[in-house]
Amino acid sequence: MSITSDIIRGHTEAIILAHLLEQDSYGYQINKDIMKKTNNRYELKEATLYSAFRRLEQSGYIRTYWGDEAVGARRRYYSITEEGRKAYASYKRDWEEAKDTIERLLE
Amino acid sequence: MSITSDIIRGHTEAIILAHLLEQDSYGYQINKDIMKKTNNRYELKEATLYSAFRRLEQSGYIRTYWGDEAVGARRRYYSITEEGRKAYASYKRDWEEAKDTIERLLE
DNA sequence: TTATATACCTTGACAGGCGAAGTATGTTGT
DNA sequence: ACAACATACTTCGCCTGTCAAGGTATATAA
Repeated sequence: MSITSDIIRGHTEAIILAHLLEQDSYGYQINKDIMKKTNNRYELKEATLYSAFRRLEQSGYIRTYWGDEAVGARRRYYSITEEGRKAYASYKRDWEEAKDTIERLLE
Repeated sequence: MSITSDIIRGHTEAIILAHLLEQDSYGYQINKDIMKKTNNRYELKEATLYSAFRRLEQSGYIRTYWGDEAVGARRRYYSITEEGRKAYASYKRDWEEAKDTIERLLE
């Protein structure tokens, strides 16, 4: 894990939405996927993840439902809403612009 | 101004150090330069700027001295230290890595 | 039966960004 | 002459996202 909290700040929601664009998923799985995708260079902390879920749900960007696992621990699944897709697109644009800006300022 | 506080968070110090690599400068000027460099898309807020100066000074990354203006308001100049140059290089590497990571996660 | 993996949740502290307000000097417009 | 604005620095206190620490519950492997 090398990416700092301050750099990741503000990207958590976009990262989660990006994941849910592919398919519905649940907290634990999303976390694993992120670690795998980044070769363990970044791990979303659980508290951070769940507080982001709350915000996303409150904003109407995701919906939630309980999985019907016959065995194992219960899973709370999340799915992205139409509003969520729009929000993702917006976050993505913000990122592209911010990236260019930061790039220019750090040179 | 479109870049959000949360996205910029963690980059303020690196941005300031990048500026001071070119030449000694003072708060007001640095702020103007940043706005110009980004075509007014980003403005460091004064309170943010000055609190970053405090941190940078405490870390030994910058040194400060008063300008000897015959006219006009006094100016507090800042210059980057050797430690500061190292810190800048480190921030830069962090950014490159974080950029790739975020890029991968947002796709 | 102990440990480990899966899976979710809450609380409180912390730190950086920033709105708002204040101080002081110099210039420009009417 | 006086207001308005630009230059220039500073402090206070709030807000918000991250995270350490702790907790709950189920299933499986040693």
